[in-house]
Amino acid sequence: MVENCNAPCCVNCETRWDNFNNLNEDDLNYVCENRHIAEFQPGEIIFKQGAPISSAVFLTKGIAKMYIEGFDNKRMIIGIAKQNKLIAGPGTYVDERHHYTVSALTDVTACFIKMDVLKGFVHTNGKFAEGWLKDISEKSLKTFYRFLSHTQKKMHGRLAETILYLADEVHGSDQFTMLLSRQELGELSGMAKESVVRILKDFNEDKIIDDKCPYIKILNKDRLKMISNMG
Amino acid sequence: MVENCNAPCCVNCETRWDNFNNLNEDDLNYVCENRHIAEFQPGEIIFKQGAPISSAVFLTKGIAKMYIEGFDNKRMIIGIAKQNKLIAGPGTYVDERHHYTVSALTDVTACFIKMDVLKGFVHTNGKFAEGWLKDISEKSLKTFYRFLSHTQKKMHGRLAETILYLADEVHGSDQFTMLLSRQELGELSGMAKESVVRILKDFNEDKIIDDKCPYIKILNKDRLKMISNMG
DNA sequence: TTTAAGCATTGATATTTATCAATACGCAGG
DNA sequence: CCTGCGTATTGATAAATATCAATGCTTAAA
Repeated sequence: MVENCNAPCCVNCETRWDNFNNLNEDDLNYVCENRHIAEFQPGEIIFKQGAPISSAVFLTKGIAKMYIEGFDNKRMIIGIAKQNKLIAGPGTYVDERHHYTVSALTDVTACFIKMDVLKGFVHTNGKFAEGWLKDISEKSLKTFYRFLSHTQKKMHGRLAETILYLADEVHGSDQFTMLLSRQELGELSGMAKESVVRILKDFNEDKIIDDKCPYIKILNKDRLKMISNMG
Repeated sequence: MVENCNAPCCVNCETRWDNFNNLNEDDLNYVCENRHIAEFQPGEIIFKQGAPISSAVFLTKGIAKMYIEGFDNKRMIIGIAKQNKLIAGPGTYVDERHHYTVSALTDVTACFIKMDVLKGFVHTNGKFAEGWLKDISEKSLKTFYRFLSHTQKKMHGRLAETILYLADEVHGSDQFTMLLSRQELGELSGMAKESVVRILKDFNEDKIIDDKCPYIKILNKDRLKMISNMG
């Protein structure tokens, strides 16, 4: 982890949290003063499940995986963190503990902002409070639907969904470098790593994707969507 | 559904939302004026997935099931609604639509409060906003852990967890009338109804529970907890 | 260049879980 | 008291999925 104190101010930040649009320039400068920036290398832990939440975390560069360490040392990856999003999770207003671990998948620059500062705005700025409610609600809904799909879809559907998630929500492209191992893909889609391998092979043979080691390309997105929807 | 306009005011309501403690008497009277009370019989739908959210809903009497209607007409029961809790879900600040259906399990009295009224308090009352954030966060966390257990636990663990949930969180007693059918227990714990039957039989034979048709009694709670924890 | 470590792949097998079909049970209406 | 209907139960079977073991592949350190 490397400190870096020469980052531009939040006022003009391109990668800041959407909800910061509800703050004025003075507010943003105040945020800036209570901020702390650090860099991480792939594999490094940004924060750890169970640790107290002192700061809100935002990524300004790179992506990270968020995972719960569950029973039996099994992990469940709940999503990929990226810029413009608050990464601090639902513990903030419950027990002030992180409920999942976040670790860098690429080189990551992360911005830590004292949680007390953000909590303060909730008291004085209704729009900001509303924005935060909206933020949590959206995440909650997403968790919901991932839950539903895990409960009701079979493996092919879940993996198709995961590939679409990576393409659409994480990389914004149908062709990207796969940063997750088979093990991690399994943790994200709820199956054993061997199952991931076999299903990717199926998708390859059916020319739905082209999976050449570190690169993956979606060849037949409609088909992939159909598989995802039908389970 | 039966209307009932002679209910006591929110100011002294015993079953009101915890977050109403952050409102003063004037606020509460205002809430009261924008309220609407109705009664439901078992099986009746209180609100429906996909319908627009115009009001926040609270139960003042009885319990109800909240379920998502998913792929293939399969249902996932996400929890049992009861008093003191906001039942309106995460759609409020996202798309103003209900994302699940709620239907009465017992005779239910429900209180509908115009959502605009509550949203208004968020702008003017920081404590109230914070309370709402806390409310959503808690629910979100619960969904999280249910998700985790569905992904990682096997059927016995999931059903044990469900029985503990019903005892501790819904009925507040280790002995209660089972209001859910085997089908519904399956929808709540993510398995086929036949599997519910078989596992309940196992638990009965092992003297962990005593399941006499409409009544159920936990005989060995430690054991049940262990099964729930170990998966 | 060799070696070791970790990840990916594959096949065989075991486990878990759902589905199907048949029957039993309980209860409301005639 | 019978009848029908929905739910519960049970057993047999099939499908889905995990686990285990062996092997190959890639890469980084010695």
